[in-house]
Amino acid sequence: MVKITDVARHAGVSPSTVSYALSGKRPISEETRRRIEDSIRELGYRPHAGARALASSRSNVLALVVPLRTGIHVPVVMQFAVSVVTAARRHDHDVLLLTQEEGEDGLRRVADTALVDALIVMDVQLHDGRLPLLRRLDRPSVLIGFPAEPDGLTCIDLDFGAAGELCVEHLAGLGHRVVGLVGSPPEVYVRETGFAQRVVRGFTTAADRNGIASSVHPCEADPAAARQVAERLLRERPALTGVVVHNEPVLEPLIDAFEALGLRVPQDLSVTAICPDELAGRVRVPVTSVAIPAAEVGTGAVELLMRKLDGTPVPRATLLPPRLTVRASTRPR
Amino acid sequence: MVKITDVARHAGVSPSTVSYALSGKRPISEETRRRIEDSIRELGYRPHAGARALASSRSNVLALVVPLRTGIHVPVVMQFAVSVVTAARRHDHDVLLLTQEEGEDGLRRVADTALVDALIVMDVQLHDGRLPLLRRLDRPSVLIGFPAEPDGLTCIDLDFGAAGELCVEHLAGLGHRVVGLVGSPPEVYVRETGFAQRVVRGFTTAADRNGIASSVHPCEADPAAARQVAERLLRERPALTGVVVHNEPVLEPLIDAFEALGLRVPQDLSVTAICPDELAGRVRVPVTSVAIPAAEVGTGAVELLMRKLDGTPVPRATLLPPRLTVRASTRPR
DNA sequence: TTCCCCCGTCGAAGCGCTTCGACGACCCGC
DNA sequence: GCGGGTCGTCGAAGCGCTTCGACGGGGGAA
Repeated sequence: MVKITDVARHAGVSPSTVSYALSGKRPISEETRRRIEDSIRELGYRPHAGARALASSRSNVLALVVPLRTGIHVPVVMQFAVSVVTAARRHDHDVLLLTQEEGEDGLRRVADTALVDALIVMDVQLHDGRLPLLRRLDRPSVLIGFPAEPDGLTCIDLDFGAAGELCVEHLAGLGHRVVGLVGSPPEVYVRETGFAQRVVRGFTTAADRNGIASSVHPCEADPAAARQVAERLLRERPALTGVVVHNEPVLEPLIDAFEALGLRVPQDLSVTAICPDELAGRVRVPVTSVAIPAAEVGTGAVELLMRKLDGTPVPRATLLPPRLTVRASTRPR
Repeated sequence: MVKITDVARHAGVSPSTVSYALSGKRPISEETRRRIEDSIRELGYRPHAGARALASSRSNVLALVVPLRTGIHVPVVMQFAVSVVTAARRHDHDVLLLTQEEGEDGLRRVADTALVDALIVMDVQLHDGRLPLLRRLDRPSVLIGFPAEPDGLTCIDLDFGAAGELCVEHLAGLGHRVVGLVGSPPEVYVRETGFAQRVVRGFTTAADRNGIASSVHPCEADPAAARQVAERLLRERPALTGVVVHNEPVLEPLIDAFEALGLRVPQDLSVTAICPDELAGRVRVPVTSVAIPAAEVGTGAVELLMRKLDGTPVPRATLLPPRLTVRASTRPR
């Protein structure tokens, strides 16, 4: 293994000079820097991560806690993860993958052993057991999602409340007066997952504001459940002309179910969804949707963390504004 | 931060004794060990990962390279990742997440900086550019998937060839004489992804062996493509009564397409798939399938790596035998 | 010309842990 | 009762890097 002293000798300087040339923390003359860079290249030098971490008390690794639970859409999780890794690399950091299963112990472990410099936690619940720990930890963290009490924490997410509102406003603007929300599986609400509840609140608020009749229906993530919900919705609200879907796996089955019940989309029924653009575009009837900007959220989380790591103050809350893309599934009533 | 010298002082022993008590690399008396453990608990001691890595030249971190490419099924990737993390934790290791995007440089970086002790590489191509590097690296690695030239490497995967055969044998056993394979998107074959080609080979071999007429059809991962493939299959092989599907996203659309063309499953057409059990079970017509044992593969990869890390020899190739579960989508002709 | 300061570099200390060799104490067999 | 082993513990040396203080030399201001 080639080490910093080898490089120093080869370049005819001291190890500290090599270190400063690498980190830029002290000025180094153009000429010396070039000699050092040449030596590094020639010898194939790579600083030892452990030694670096020990000496600098910075590991240049971020922890990412991903959820495993049912009721969350796996591809979206993956998009988050990939964007976090990519963004972290741009800041010369790596990403350690933790599963929620490890829980608080996992967070404490990687933080206390100085394995990571900072943490990103996904799928935060309204009353998440990890919050006190995260507040107490001496390492910065960013939550993807909003708990009930975000004081002392840094959070980022799509503004799901506004997303729910935006869907309703779109339908209201098209003249629809009776709308339904097909939501996530019941357990997601039971767990008090913030984003799901926020959609409901936004949906209801906007419906009330527009004098629109509305109802909310959690739905399991399978086609049979979709059919049931569709039937029930029509039974309870025969005048229904608009639906907001916040449940990726049932989006297509639900449209199928409505068509099977004689409601064509969009002629008889307008459908909007809150889901990844990619999904909305590949449904049989491309769906007007509010995108879940997984990549932006992931990147944003990393940026926030980096600023916290170098002491810059950051906003407590970052709510990404929803963006609605009109596709083929909605039309005026 | 509480360090090993603090623990040593508190327990009235030397730091090395604490270290040996922790690692078990030298015998420590019952009584001393207990005092040390008490001190550790009382002081909340956590060894510093960097220091440990530096002194022991073991970071206790594994790298996991996940694919990003199109044509691979994201939930399966996630299952791999989670099972790798879980298995790694059982061996007191953590997992660093790398994206394929970083390519060889990423592998080299984490290996050369001693950030990780070993590597797991997913989605290996038949002629993967990373192979020479992996052979040369001084850190052990395990591939998930089989390249054309696996010499000097350790590989593990489902035996996709046997899986393809098994599907055909099942159909043959039910009396089917004309079968088709609906495969992965064309780009997957163009990339020469081993597992996809192996399925084709197994499928063809078994069909020939049984004197069955067969044809192979790559298929894009969207419903429209599924419909086209279904039509084409029926046009070219009007006598078709069996289909093997190796393409998760089109499994359900394909069945829909066949039914729309007047072929009921399983009355007129038997369908088998190679896909996660979870998917096979939740299709409208539960599909007879060979499972993709993502969790076993992930766990197996970690076990192999652990054995390599402590110098135990391991088999070059680990092929997990396919297991077929009969569900509602196949019946005798 | 003198003084001061800054630029560029060096040496040494130390980050917190593991590991090697050494060393008493104790037990066994003869 | 003595040599040889083993068991349990200690001290010290390092692992490879960063960082702090120091210092020589050169340029600018006075």
